[in-house]
Amino acid sequence: MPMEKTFNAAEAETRLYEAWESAGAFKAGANASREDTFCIMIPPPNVTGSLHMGHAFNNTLQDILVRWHRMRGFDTLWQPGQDHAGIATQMVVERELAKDKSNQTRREMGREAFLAKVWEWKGKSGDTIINQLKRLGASCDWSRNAFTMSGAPGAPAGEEGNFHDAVIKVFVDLYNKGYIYRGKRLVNWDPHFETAISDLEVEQVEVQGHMWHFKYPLAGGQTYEYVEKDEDGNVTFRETRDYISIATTRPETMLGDGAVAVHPSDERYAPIVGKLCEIPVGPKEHRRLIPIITDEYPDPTFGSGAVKITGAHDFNDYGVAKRGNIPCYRLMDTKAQMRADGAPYAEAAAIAMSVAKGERQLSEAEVDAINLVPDDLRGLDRYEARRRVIDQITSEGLAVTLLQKSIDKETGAEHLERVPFVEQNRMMQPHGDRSKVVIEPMLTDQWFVDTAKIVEPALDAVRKGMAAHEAGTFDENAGYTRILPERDAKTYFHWLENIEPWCISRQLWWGHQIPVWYGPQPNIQKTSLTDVLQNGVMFCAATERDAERMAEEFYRKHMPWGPGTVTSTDVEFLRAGEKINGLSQDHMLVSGSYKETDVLIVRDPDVLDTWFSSGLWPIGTLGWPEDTEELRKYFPTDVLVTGFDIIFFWVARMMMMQLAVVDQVPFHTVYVHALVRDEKGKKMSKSLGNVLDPLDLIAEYGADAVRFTLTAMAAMGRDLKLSKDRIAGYRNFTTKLWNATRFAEMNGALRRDIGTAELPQATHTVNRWIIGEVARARLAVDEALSAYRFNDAANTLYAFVWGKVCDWYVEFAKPLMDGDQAAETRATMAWVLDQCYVLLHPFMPFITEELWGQTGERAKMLVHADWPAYGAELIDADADREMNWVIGLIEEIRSARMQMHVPAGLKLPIVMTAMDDKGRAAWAGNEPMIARLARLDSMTEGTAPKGAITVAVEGGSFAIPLEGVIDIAEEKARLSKTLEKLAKDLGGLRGRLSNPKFVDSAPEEIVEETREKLALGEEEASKLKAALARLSEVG
RNA sequence: GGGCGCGUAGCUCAGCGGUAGAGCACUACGUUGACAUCGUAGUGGCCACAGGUUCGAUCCCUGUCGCGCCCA
Repeated sequence: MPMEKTFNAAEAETRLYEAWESAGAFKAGANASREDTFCIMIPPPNVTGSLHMGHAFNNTLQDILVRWHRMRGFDTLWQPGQDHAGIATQMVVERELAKDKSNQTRREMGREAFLAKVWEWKGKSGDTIINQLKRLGASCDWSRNAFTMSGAPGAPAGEEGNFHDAVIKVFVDLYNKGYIYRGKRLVNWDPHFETAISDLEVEQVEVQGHMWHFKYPLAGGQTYEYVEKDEDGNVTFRETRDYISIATTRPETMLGDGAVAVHPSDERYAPIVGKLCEIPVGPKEHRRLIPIITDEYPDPTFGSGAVKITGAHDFNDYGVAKRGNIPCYRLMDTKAQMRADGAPYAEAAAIAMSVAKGERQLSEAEVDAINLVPDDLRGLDRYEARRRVIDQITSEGLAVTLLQKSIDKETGAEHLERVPFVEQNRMMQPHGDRSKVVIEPMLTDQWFVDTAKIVEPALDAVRKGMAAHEAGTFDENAGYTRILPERDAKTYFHWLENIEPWCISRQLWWGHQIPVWYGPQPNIQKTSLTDVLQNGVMFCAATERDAERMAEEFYRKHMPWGPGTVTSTDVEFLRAGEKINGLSQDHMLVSGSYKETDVLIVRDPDVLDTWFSSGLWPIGTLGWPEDTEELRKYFPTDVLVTGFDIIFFWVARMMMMQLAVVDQVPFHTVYVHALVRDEKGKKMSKSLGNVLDPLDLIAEYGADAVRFTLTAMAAMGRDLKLSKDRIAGYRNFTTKLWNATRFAEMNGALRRDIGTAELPQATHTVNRWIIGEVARARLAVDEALSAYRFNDAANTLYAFVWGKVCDWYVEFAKPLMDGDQAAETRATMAWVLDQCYVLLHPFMPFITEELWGQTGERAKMLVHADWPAYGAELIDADADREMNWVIGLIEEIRSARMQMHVPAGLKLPIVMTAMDDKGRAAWAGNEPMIARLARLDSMTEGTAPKGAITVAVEGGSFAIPLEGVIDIAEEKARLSKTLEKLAKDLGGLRGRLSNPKFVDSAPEEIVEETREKLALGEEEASKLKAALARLSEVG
């Protein structure tokens, strides 16, 4: 059955992928023929994800490396899997719930039921991206598909992996080593999801902001001389003031101010440092006083130079507050609404007053319990509160004002009025990367990894890896890691050298719940759930049972009470009003005096940051903490292929965590690729509407074309701008290969016609030449891939298949299809095409597998075919030289004909006017090909007839009689132009050679090469000159 | 403000010490025994600018000017 006219990608891709899978072609170790292993961990896509261009790019590169190694007989594993993506997934499922008829919220249904919903959703929709990766051709071992939540409590059948065990074990180990701690810190709080997020999950967005200026009156109506001076110390402004002026972008946080700070060198405020001033908002009778302090943070040249310090709602202020022992009053709840809890304002303000006056010291927890939001603002949204605060201050006359001209609308009269001074300026505002809402710095209890303690090995490993890479002594098994391109190593160093503690707790339900239980402090009569969660004794253990045992031991030691037992429970349960052993939320335990009473410990309700678990991806997917065969075999893995945007999120953390946990680097090489942008260079985004969906492109052009485009454009470290034109171009390339195969089919030159896959013993130059070209391509591809130069590999193959095989070899072969060399040529062509399929397979797996299958009976599918080992020994220098001469001659004649407007169909005679032996031999061996491709009908030897055009080649020249056809002026122009160009080149060459310094200093071979070039050029020039001279005689 | 890059043909980009390449676009011609998703030929570049190192610089160094990205 003859081949179809074109490749039907849509039909073949599904069929071929199924064939690979059902043959187990991608299984770990499939096609292994040697000891060496090769392992890549897929960067786990979010379980909520669907394939975007970045995934397509990332996974194409991985697939190329994997298929290439598999064909070379490595014991190969491409480990796939997905990330449970805490926030993203919880968001998706909550959205589903909102659509649901029952209309139950997450909180209404409760934690357990909600988690069951998430798992249900995962079971339904979690495979989306896997199926999309299959369409791309990704050759992952899907039988090993991993999930970062596998094995977690509540996981349904089919999710029994042990990733959860790994995560919990690591948490417990790091906790015990003192690398994980809990503390009340200012964190980035996402009011939409009501959770803390890490610095990396915050996006700074520039927005139009406002800066208000307010007066904080001095306590007791005191006054001071406010003096401004210029650079030379001359007084430029002086007035008596009874206030200090403050600029702020967030008036609503004034309610939580703990101090006003000025720079120690700021003379303007020196007279009032140490005094108290009044926050100009809130009920008059309870206005709070706060101290004026000095700190290095305020910039005397910015605003008024005085800064209000709200430690609980600003990162800079928090630092000042810590240094100055200023209390941090939290003003907002988890939704970023003004707090409505706690004692009435009057009571809270009184306590704060006594603190400001130095009469009282409060513990952190006591400070946190104080709600300083005035009663009329409680429960308001932060922005509503801001409006009211501004109104209140302004109406009281405490806003700094400016004189402004205004025009009365009715009378048209101009008059001056005082308006509040509000500056408009662009400012950076933090937003949640998922929720897109403004982040609120919030003082809360969170868990942190003390990254400073584990960062050093991660830095060291890459320092060593980069040093070895640069020195050319890189060894994949030396226990270090290199990052390519080098630039990204710099980014990595820069971030790790300035690393901040990593906040790993999230106030979500979907995730690995923190394995810490809190029990009451001993020797307290009665306590509450809130108090236990904040101040309780911590028991960190891998299981509930272990935690109970630890607690039992602890309480027995600190408070021997006899028969009582420890029972663990969870926060939800207690909050729902349930009791265990008679103990409830408000009466959780009991001290030693209640000998018969049992103790309740309660588990931390928070879960871990998703990246904490994906940080363990390399070992977790291989079965750690169990000592599995795969772990021993494939770990450390080989290459990580990833985007630059997750160097911090993921790469750095994997490095730190693997080194901290198993004391080994997770991979020896990190290949960092750039971003796929649209054709204008814009980031693809849904809001811009410039997203190219890889699945649409695959449907339109085929997966091979999409893959090849991405690969060809993957110059290391540079963003790629994707356009459909480019993809269409590479789709055409697949068609080209298809049609070359069809030509071979029509001429009985397929593998199935030849009956062997052996390299033929070729005698004809054309065949020896193309065999050498195949070898050259194989060497170049291997070299490029070894250096992760994917674009070089792709472009080499493109140029080889199209530019050498299709453009020349197929054409040369046509006249050889009958005659003495027919059999040899058919065998060579079959072999060459086979090599094309093999070499292209990692890049374009579908069409090559299809052609492989259609062109012959094969022992193995192409996916498992042997990658060739031949090399320079197949390159025949003589054949090379001869064919390049032939190609050059054909091109010269074609060019000349075209410029002389010779009709394409017209066959011309040719006269050899001079030729050396090599030239004669080349002509003799290839005359039919030359005649065919240059459209010649006969060759004679002799002198150039009148009215002929001249074609000069190495070793001689030809004349093509064109009497009557030729336009002499035009031929003169053509020759002159060629000569001119040549003369320019020769001038340069002579210039260099006549420079004694060049001859002395330049390497011998360069000098020699220059001489040769000059000699050849001069010879050609003399022929051209002769031809010109002849034309002049005629014309 | 700090860090990392990039300015090469109309466009998108390779190249990175030996005198400039690809794809697309464009122009002309073309049913030559696979391919019009094609073929043949051609047009098009002071390799951002200015210095320096070198026998020689698009490539290395310094500065200037434009443009990105990341972190404050």
